[in-house]
Amino acid sequence: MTTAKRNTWQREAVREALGSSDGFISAQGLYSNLRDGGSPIGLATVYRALASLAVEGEADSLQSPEGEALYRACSTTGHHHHLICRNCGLTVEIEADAVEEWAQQVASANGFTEPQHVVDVFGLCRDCSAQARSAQASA
Amino acid sequence: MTTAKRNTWQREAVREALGSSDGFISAQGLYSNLRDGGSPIGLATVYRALASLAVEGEADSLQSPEGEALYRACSTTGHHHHLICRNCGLTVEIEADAVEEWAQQVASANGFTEPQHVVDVFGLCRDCSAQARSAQASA
DNA sequence: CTGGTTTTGACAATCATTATCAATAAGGCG
DNA sequence: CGCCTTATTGATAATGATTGTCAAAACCAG
Repeated sequence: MTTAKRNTWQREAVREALGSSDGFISAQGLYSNLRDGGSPIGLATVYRALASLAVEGEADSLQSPEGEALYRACSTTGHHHHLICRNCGLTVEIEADAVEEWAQQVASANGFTEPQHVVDVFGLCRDCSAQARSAQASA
Repeated sequence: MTTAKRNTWQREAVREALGSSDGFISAQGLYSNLRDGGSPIGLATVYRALASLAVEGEADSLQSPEGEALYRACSTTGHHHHLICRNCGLTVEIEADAVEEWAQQVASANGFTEPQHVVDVFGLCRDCSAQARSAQASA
């Protein structure tokens, strides 16, 4: 009963597809991508692979404001955060050491353990900001 | 055509139920609470009222790690963050001025506008930490 | 009260995700 | 090399939250 994790091309395919996508992507989106690429992979398998990668620490997962789970390849064992354009999906990795400490501090000050802080900033990137402004001007 | 927002007992009921619940609560949970309290309110109406309150700034909304939308009565003007026990739901409001500034700073440094930072810390409160420890010890 | 409009509410539709379960394929062992 | 055990896959059903639909009811003004 030694965990016995088998090596399948499907898992590799998901890992690779995740790695070659730029920002965060939903499981559904990744599934579509894989299908486009010719892999006859199953949807359920994509979900399982993503969950597995997330547990193993090879992928980052977060909830979009719309309630979808988004995933991203995350090579670093380190813990970092993101600045995500809520219009075009552009993602920038940001440093958050100060916030890290703050979260730890606040958590333990209240007796909490295992703080999993959700520190992601959604906004509009420069281009989308401009678009939004002109759209509003004409409205 | 002045917005014409009507005053219905249903909206009040949702507002009140939200106010009297301790921490964050899901729309479904709030619906159950209201039904228990005797209000024959409809589920769709609860969703609409919550969305409306969130837009008006009277309610805070966030995504739980499980992907549900959680709501909470929130003082209209202030913007604050939360420390939430992911086991028992205990919620503590936390000050985050430093993080506020940091988010603004990071966002504008990257050309982003309208930063909606998601800064919530999920953890295990003291009681649940103890429980988890003993559970693991016996496992 | 009456009219015009908004809002409600029951239910269907949608969407993402998870469970089911037989068939497949991986990996070890003889 | 081929077999056997068992993890894994994948099509589909099930689930669960949320949103859309639309006729009926409620609200406000005149």
